[in-house]
Amino acid sequence: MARKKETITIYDVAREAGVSMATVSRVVNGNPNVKPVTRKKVLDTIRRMGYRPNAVARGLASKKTTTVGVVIPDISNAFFAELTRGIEDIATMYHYNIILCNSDLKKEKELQLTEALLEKQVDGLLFLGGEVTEEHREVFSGSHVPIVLAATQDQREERPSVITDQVGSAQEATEVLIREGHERIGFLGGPLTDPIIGYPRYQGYRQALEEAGRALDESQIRLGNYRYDSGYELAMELLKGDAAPTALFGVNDEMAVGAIHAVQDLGKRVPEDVSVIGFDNVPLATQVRPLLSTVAVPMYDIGAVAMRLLTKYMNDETVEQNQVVLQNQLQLRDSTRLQEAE
Amino acid sequence: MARKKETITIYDVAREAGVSMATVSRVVNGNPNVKPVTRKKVLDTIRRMGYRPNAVARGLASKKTTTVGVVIPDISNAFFAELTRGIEDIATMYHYNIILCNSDLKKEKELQLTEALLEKQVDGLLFLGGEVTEEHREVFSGSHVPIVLAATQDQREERPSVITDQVGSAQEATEVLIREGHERIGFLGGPLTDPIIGYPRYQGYRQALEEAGRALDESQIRLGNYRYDSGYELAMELLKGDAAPTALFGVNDEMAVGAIHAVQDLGKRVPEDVSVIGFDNVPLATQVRPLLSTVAVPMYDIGAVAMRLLTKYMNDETVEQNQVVLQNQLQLRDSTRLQEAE
DNA sequence: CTGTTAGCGCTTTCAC
DNA sequence: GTGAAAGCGCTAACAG
Repeated sequence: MARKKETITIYDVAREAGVSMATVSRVVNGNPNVKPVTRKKVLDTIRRMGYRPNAVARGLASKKTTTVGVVIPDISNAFFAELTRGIEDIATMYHYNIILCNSDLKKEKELQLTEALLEKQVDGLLFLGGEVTEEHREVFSGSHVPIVLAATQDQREERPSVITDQVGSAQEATEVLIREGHERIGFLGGPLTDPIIGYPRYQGYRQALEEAGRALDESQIRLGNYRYDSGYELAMELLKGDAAPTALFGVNDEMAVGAIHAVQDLGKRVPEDVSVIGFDNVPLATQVRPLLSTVAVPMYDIGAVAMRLLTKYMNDETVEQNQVVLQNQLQLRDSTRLQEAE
Repeated sequence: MARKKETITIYDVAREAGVSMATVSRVVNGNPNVKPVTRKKVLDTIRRMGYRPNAVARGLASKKTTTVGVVIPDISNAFFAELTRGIEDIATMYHYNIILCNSDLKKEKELQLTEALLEKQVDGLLFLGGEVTEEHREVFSGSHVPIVLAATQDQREERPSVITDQVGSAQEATEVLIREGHERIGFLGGPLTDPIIGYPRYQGYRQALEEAGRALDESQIRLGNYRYDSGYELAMELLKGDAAPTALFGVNDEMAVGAIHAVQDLGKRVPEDVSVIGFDNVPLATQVRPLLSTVAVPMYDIGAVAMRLLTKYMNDETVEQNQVVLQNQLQLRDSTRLQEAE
């Protein structure tokens, strides 16, 4: 049985087994250059002594920690939780562990966390969700470990990243509403200062109207914080106004579902009276009545692909494509009248 | 500016600043025994050279990694995501980072992950959600780092843990339904072999009926997998049966909301025709119509308190109470007719 | 196939 | 207040 008092080291095992440290190290690391008999002997004493290799020492000596850092806005957000699952699954597959840090999208926190992660000698870093500023670039470039961006990108395009086409998908979503023939299409958005979600999705909405030859009606636009309550209240405002919209585009599902309930609480029906479409396709989208039409974002895949990409960099594999764009998929369900995409 | 080619070490800084490694180490660690002038000089060259302390080397020398391991069933599950947020916030507050691992509640994975985390020399470990078996105890005891359980406990009660009273709360929830005067109260549960959620919540249901002098009607019991779809389908089954229940207790909110929709899809109303109560109080509970009555579990707090408890152990503080029980709170909303607790 | 020997970069006595 | 030196536990040449 394992004694716990003083930690037992590779040296102890070597002595006990009557071999050198190097040999023990070899069997621990699966190096084939060890005679089977020796290997067995070592393995036995390892088990007998309850030896547990010290990964920190190993990390110092080998300059590899088999750990990657993940900077994420907020793990309690369904979108990022799912994305993180994708990251972790692939990380596990390649025998990496992940150090998870919530940034709340605060620049200072992002920088400080990145710095801390780099100090911990992570073999790679996944940076999610925030805007990449000049300061970020500085911190990033102060390190030689590979860094890949997920669900965000450097506007100056010099970092590997995996993203989806937000503008295009937001435009498609809006087009569905336009094709349904609505006069007034309300927009429930996020801060326009948010270059990752808020702005691009707004841009898609605008572009759709524009291409349809419609004027942008400022009074149909409401900006919130991506949360259910915000969607509910903003939709209420719009719906109670003089020129109530008959269709609503929520830039994420939470806001869209809030909008559905606002419509319903006003005694109207979705989609008969008001059509609603969302974005993301989080579980909530199919846990509401009517089922929410939305843009399905491959959250899990974004995480998985980003992590996979990172492993390639960490292994110095050649990567053919460092900026991968995953496809979103329009998912028309019951909160819109149109049931099929063009 | 920081050059990135060869890593710059504490030794380089010392040489450049014309002091010894020890001094640099002191200023980096905020040791007060350094003359202000010297400190400034060192700080300057650190900044100038772009020196970044190597936490791995530090960890090896000091035997502290300021990192804690977290073994969790599934981060993409809203319950655990929120709990993890509590953990991470407190960890950050105490300057720890967390290594996050998903176990999917698989014993083998739990053991293997715990082992890996221990090898990485985490200063402490948070173990969430799974059953603690003899094998777990063995792995746990093979280490001297503090381990605290969150949202689970060792039946043999020898580990620090933070939990809530599941049986009692499940009983309370069921009692609400009983007080509403329902003849048949359906139960939508999880596997009874799950000692953490499935069984205790079932036990609470049973106990409530028992204390009310009611016989347990097996035909009103359906076991699923905690998911929305499972709740929906199982409720459908029950509702379409000969002896359709007029009240449903879902052991978690997802199942309960699934049940609400089953009722609605059958053309009936909640709570007029069928009352529904859930458990957990995840965001979904307030993102559905009618608002779901449920048992509010302090998810964030469970994580936060567990992490706080762990820090105490890591700092060798004396802890007065190592088994903390947090309170759940009955949250009656619109899916039940009763609007106030006893 | 196996052992020897340097470090990896930092903390930590122990002197001065 | 500061420096010298001995490790922390392991990997990685390099011999043999």
